[in-house]
Amino acid sequence: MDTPDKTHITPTSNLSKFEDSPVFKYIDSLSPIELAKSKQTDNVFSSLAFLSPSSLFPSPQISFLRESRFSVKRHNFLSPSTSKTPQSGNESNASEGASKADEQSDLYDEHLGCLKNDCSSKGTSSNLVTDLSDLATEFPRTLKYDCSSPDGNFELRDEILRNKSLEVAGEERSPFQRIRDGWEMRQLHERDLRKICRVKQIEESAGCSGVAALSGVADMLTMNSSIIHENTDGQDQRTADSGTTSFISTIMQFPLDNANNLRNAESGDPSGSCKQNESGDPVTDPTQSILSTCLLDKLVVSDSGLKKDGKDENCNQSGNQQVNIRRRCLVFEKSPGFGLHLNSLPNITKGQSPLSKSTLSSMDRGEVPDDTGNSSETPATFGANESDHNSPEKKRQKFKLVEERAVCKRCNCKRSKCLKLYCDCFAAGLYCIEPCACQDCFNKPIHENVVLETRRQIESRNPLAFTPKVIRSTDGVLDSLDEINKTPASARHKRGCNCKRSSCLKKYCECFQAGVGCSLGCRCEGCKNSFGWKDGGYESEYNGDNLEARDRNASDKKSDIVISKGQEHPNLSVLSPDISRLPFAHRGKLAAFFPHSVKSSLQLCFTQEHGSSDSLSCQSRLDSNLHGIPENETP
DNA sequence: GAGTTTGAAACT
DNA sequence: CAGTTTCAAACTC
Repeated sequence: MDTPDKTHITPTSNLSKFEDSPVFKYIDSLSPIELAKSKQTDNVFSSLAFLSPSSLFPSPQISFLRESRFSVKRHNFLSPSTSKTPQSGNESNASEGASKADEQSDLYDEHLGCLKNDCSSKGTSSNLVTDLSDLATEFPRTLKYDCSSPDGNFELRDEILRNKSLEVAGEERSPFQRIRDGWEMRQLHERDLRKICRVKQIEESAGCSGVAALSGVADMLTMNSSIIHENTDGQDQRTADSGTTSFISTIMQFPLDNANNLRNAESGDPSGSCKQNESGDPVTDPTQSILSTCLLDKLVVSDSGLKKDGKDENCNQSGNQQVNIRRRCLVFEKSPGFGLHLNSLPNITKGQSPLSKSTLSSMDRGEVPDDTGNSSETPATFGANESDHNSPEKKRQKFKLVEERAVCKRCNCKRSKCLKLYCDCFAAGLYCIEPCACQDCFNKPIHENVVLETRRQIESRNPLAFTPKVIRSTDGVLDSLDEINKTPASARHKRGCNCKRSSCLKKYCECFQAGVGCSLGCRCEGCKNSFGWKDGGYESEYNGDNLEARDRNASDKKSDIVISKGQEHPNLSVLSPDISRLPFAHRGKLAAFFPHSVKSSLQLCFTQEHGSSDSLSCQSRLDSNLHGIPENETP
């Protein structure tokens, strides 16, 4: 009789019990907003897993910008899907989560912007770094971890990532958690370094076929690069930045100054240097040196293996110079638009990516541009080319060598000690290497402190001194400039040129050299830049064949349309391109890919056809632009 | 290859 | 900020 109805009471009593229980209180304390935040943030992080591998070798500055931009864009892209998540059932929560994630992204951007501009030198870094929560400092770290293991090889790392994602979303991290994180990351650090050593062993046993090892090493590189940041967490971020700089630069410079050590290391116990690392001391400098020692071999060998595409016999026969150049180029090739100033990119011809077939094939042949610009061939490959002295092939090779020289910047500084922006290497954030013909060069790892200090000084004068001179719309930075210049140009020189006598038709002009048109920011006189003019409606974006056009312009500038700045520019927008006249297969690509480029060409042709009736050159320009469109890429 | 020209960077 | 100098690359012969 008095027996209570369990079907009614139990839930109530249980509920009552649960309500009283700490677990329920904890669950109850978790508001949907918090959940949404976590979810949102998680999405942001997971989205970052699709970061391009090109970020493996980032310029310490550009990469930060890129990553931050990327994260924001990715986040925005994914936001709608998140808001549609049925579990949340609360769009406001989701949007709030999105907004909070936006705030996080903004924080991150701000933080990275500070790093990039080396705020410490301006006395603002401490404030900003202090003000930023762990969210801001851990976000980039986690980002790097995430993108460094796209295949999810590092379970522990992923676990930490998940934890961090949740923690970043809304929780302050306790000191204990920080300690635990430090321990975990140290474990990861050691684990990755062991993996590096294993890669080395595998590579040594397999000769030069390091292709398979490349991805692993690439993972290691990014991972350890991020570890450098981890190790400097809470310290002056400048240290982290310079550490990364040092790390990357050491990779580039290593063969020059440590070639003997490298050989010794390769012939000796491969794990010897890495074992030092396993002491686990997360101090930055030892990590850098060890990582540099461990990773460089992998990078170079793997890179060689990649390029050789099975031609293992060339691997150990390449001269030291060749190895040096490869290492130097490696950074460029793996980091298009990152380590290399964008104003150097136009020097890569024919729509090639920096990791161009041409470059690689040329290197496959063992060709190495020497100091005089001529090519040298390694003994291993010389015979293969011996019969190829016919002029077309020779010309092609010579052309490719020019490309390589363009990609692998070398300087010839005599008085600046390569410590000023006059020096292309220094300006690009790179150490000088053997092919440089500089004198009294201080831009070497052995003078790292001098280099970094000089760099800091220059950045204190001009925070953007080391950013790419040419900004493309995809960088995002251009957006603000667009507002200033009121021009739809897709790429633009950061500051604009100041040409007086070259009419912006020679490489003296930075805009012309970069293959971009002059904009309102330019102060040039008598501008005849064939890539565009200040009114911005006429600019054609660079592609490989535009380089030829550019080179033609340099020698045959009179054949091009010449509209100087002072002249009234024809309103080309009226002359809308007749896309239907294009080959059908090209139309979609046209509009999608190089809308500006093709449009410009069409506009140019249109005016030319009406003006000078040079339809042949017009067609070639069109074809040039069309050839520049990757076949396998769709927007 | 030497000399000149050019414009960015650095300096005042 | 403007003018000058320095510098190294681009260019010419």
